[in-house]
Amino acid sequence: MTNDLYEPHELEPRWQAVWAAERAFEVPNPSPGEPEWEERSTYVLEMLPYPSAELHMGHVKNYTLGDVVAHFRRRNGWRVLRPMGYDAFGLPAENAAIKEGGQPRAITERNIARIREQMQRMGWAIDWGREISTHTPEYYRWTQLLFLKLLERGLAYRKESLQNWCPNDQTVLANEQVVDGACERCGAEVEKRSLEQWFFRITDYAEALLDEMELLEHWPERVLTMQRNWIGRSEGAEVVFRVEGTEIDLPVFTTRPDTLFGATFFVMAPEHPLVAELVAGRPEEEAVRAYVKQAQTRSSIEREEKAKDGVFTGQSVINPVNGEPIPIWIADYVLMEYGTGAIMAVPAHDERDHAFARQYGLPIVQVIAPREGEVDVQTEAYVSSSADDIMANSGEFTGLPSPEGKKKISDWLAGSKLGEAKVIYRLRDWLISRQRYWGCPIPVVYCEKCGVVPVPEAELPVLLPEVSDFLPKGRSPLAAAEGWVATTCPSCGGDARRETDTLDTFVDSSWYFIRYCDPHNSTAPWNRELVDHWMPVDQYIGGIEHAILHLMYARFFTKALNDLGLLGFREPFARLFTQGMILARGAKMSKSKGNVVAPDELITRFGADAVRLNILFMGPADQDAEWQDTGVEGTSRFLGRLWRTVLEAIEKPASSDVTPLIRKAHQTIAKVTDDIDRRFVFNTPIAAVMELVNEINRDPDDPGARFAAETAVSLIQPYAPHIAEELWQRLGHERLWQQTWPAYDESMLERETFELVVQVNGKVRDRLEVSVEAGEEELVELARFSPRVAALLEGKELRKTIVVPRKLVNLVV
RNA sequence: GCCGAAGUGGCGGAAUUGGCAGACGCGCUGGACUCAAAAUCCAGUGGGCUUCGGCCCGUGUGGGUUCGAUUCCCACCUUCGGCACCA
Repeated sequence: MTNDLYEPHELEPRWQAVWAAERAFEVPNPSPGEPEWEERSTYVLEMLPYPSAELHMGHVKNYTLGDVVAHFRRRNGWRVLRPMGYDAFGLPAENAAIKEGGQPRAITERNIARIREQMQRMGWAIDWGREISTHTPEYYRWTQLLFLKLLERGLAYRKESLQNWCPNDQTVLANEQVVDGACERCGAEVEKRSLEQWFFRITDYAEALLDEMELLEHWPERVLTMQRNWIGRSEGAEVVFRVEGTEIDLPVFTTRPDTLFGATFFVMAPEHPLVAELVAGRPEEEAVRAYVKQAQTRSSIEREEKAKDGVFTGQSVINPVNGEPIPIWIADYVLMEYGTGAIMAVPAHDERDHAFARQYGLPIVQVIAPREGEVDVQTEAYVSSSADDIMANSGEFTGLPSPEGKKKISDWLAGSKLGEAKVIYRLRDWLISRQRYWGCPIPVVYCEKCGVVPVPEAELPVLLPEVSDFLPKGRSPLAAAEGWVATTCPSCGGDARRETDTLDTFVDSSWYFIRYCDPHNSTAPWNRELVDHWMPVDQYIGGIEHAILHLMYARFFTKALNDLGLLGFREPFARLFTQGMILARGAKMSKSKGNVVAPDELITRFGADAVRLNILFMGPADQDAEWQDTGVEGTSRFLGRLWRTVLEAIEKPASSDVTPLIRKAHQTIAKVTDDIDRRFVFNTPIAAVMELVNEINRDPDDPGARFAAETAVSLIQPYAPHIAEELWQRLGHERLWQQTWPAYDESMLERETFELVVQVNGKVRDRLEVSVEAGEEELVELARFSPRVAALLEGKELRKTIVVPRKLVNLVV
């Protein structure tokens, strides 16, 4: 403590050791009745990291943001829960094991040790007593239990269907993990395969996921919009068409029941299960089979890029509104995955149907017309859905405004039992099984006699066995662990085989935030009373890339667990802040692009405080920011200046005078507090403290210098806790992280004089130092007769005067 | 195509409720200290004109509202993000 140079490498580890020894940021769980139970408590959480080999800049930004919020709240009197853990199952560790040899477990645990050390080097104020990792049996035991609870409730189920298959990773993917027809993880083009898989019935919660967004007042609108788009609620009607001369009913979904009279043909997806039956034994059978076969070879991207094509089945359906037969076609522009896999085609009012009708010379009948003007539906579909549209050629409904027609036709269909109003969603059930090794085993067995049997709770966890070959072969590597797979049926005791697929890692991370509240519970996933005490998370912080995936799954889980009576709340994250990405050369940092900036090297060069300060000083935290190598140098230089300024100020006596520096210090407290607390912005507080430090240096002899220096140290602490702690101690105080956040004196924000801006015709012409006591008339007089303004006004007539108290006077001539 | 966000100096950005555009930082220029360099400190730094008093222009483009617009309204351009053969 004799060193007068700012040496982060010496002081940062020293303070980190103090925090660890004093368990400074650990918050024990209170029990009901204890005084702590009644204290204000808050839960600040950032998305947990996947333990890759190195911490990256995104982590630095994420966890520094959380750190500022946590420190700020702690110093404002809250008990702050701020845990950390690892999303440790997943493909990268498994792929590394394949490439380099070794076990995914060993690789993961090595990475965790490394990343934990790096987090500690950053000085983040984390409750390390609550650390969890999703790959440990102590954790995944409960993941398995929750799976069983959902299974029991009917929210987990198995079905065979056409699924997304990544040929590279050799596993199925959830809909959410397919981006532009490619695997989100590796970029390989996704294939469709019909497979029997496990699902969570997230579609049961589609309506709740939309409606309960109301509880999410502090979520970015952008994220809510993305989730809304993803859920894709559509209101319309289901209409049943009967195949002429048969008993076969084909329901379709339409958002435009008002166009029903304009349906001139009918289209089924090639994958529709009734296609074969419809054409069996007919002359068209062979052509239809050929078309269906060809469609199967085309990827969804190819399907979309080619011109629309299809094939006639020779069969017709009856349009229920007018009894007219219309031909059934098979075409791959109709998707089996959406709606019923069949559509009524209204070429006059749908671009796709129009294109198809033109291609095959099918009739186009206009049934919707604009209130004014003419449209020619033969050349172009009229797809407006305006309230001003009128129905035409629609029997008894002709002449009705289109919105009214929608309702009337829906009612008529319902009355005639030919259909009903219906809401459908784009959202699919969440496919949760994966044909890979490094994940949580699904706790069920298959028995010849009893079928699918859940593993009894008492036998959990189903441990993930050690295997030696992780190479994906289209089935889980677990299938090769014969001794593990072979088991007995919990129900009948006979021979049975274990499920060999593992759970999607998004299942692991859909409940980790709950476990943090009670991380060492060995008899239950959590104690509900404790969870309800801490949760929901008051402030969640993470990357926008999880806007749909993790954030929607976690919302679903919370609602389902609430319905199971395991939780007392419906939404996991009350407030959400999505940080922008750190870019380098305009792109996301990645090894393949070779533009990665390693935080570790920067800490070595400049210290953690400078890195922390820089990442938040770069710009608004919710926006993407381009990495600048000179940035850390700048914040490091500032810390050096702060260091010298404070050491100089220590020599000075405290003063009770109200000086310009004292005022400036109070103004800075007000600014920083408002920015962090109300505005939730993190770059401008740093600028404000820099200004304060500059101000001290401008007039080091001001008797307020010591107070101003102490204030600067105290305000910068959430950002740069090590240097702040060191300087605070040198200023003769103890334990800044426990000190109450500084308060400002309202009266100090006021000044005796202010700079009056004098405008003539809206242009600034003069600035005058004026007493705040001056009345409006006095201000106008002062403005008019200031020499510069008087010259401009000379010979002109003053037409109007605008006075903004304590700001400006505008003279209009 | 639909929905959303954003365009401000050489660069990152600030301006919170319609009231001084460019805080703070980077970079650059000049100076001090030094044998020299680094570090540090001081001064300057939107553009144009200037008789050195100032003047004019300036927040993507064009209009509008207003005494006054980076801020509000309309149209357009550009960039980014989401969704998209979704019936």
